[in-house]
Amino acid sequence: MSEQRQPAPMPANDRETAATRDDKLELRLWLRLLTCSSLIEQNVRSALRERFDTTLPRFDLLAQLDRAPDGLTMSELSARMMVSNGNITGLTDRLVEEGLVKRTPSARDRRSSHVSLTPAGKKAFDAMTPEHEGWIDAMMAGLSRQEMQQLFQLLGKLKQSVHQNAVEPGKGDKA
Amino acid sequence: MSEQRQPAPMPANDRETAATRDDKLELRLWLRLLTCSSLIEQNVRSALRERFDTTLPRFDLLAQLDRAPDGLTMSELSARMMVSNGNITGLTDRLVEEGLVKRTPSARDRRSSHVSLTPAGKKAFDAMTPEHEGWIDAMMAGLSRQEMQQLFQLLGKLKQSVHQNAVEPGKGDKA
DNA sequence: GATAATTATTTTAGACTTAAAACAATATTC
DNA sequence: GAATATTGTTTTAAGTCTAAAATAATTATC
Repeated sequence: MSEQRQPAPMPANDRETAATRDDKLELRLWLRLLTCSSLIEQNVRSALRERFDTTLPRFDLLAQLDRAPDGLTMSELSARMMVSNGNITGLTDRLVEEGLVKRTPSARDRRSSHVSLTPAGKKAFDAMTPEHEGWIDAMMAGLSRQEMQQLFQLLGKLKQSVHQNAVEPGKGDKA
Repeated sequence: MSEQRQPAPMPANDRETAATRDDKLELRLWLRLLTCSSLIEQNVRSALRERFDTTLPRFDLLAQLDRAPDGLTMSELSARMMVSNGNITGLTDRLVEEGLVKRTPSARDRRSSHVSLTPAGKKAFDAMTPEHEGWIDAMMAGLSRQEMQQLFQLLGKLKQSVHQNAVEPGKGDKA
């Protein structure tokens, strides 16, 4: 067992490829999941830049608003996009500058405001949507319908498992 | 029929939950994948901070080096971690400051240097590894061995599909 | 061996991101 | 209704990240 070193003949050589020897299945699964997610994310990111000169977080925020015709509060945006609320503040500021979203002060709570698409924002988002969908479809084209459903279902289970078993910082106080 | 507003009875209310109506399977799959990935990532991130006062990118870089005893070049790190090379420069700088990694100028190529763990870096990483593994294991505890294998295999197929069908910016020049 | 092309890394400018603190308004409790 | 706690948002400081330009060294070509 002293010789026979392979000089990396694989096409990718990513995070995941480096592991896979004595690592546990759980870890390899996580690395592969992260690899897939990063791959897709980077593709969408660069396509958004090339085609529409915008960014993924901005697109993502527009997408959330498009699904919520009445608008969303900053906190709701934060929860759905799974980023900090401070982050949403900055993102929203930039999109307001671009004229794609607007803030409407809440009638019943003077602390909060509803963010919603402007007509220009709606128009911009509608222009991006079909292409975006096309990119996603293309990247998944190698999977059959059944495989997609199976993957969807297994990821649902994983999501549930993470919610149940995550360490939950600041909550795991063992008395 | 005027009141009766539900104050968000669902546990999550994330990016994915917002979709799921008339959206295509491909898109829903991508959103769920991203949700899973973000969930795990954020848990690992905050656990790393709480337990070891470090960050995920730093841990990730250390992990890459730990798997490569001879060290890696900046470019190799960039490829494996799937981030830009400029990013690696900054990350490495910080880890060098912390004394966890070192740069060794390459003998045969004066442009490049090999980055490797210092003894302190190795020690620090070894201290983190078992806990890190524990977090991952815990988050996946809801899946059976067989489900993990199935998920692993399907994600492999997805990865391949993305590589084959991604838009590949700057490469999709149709002649 | 000079020129050109490529490769490895760093620098730059700007955007994104977080955690934590600060602020402001609402809700709760006494 | 005053004190306290909670909630919604912004600010701050620092880190992460990208794309693109700049450097610098190597390789290819003539």
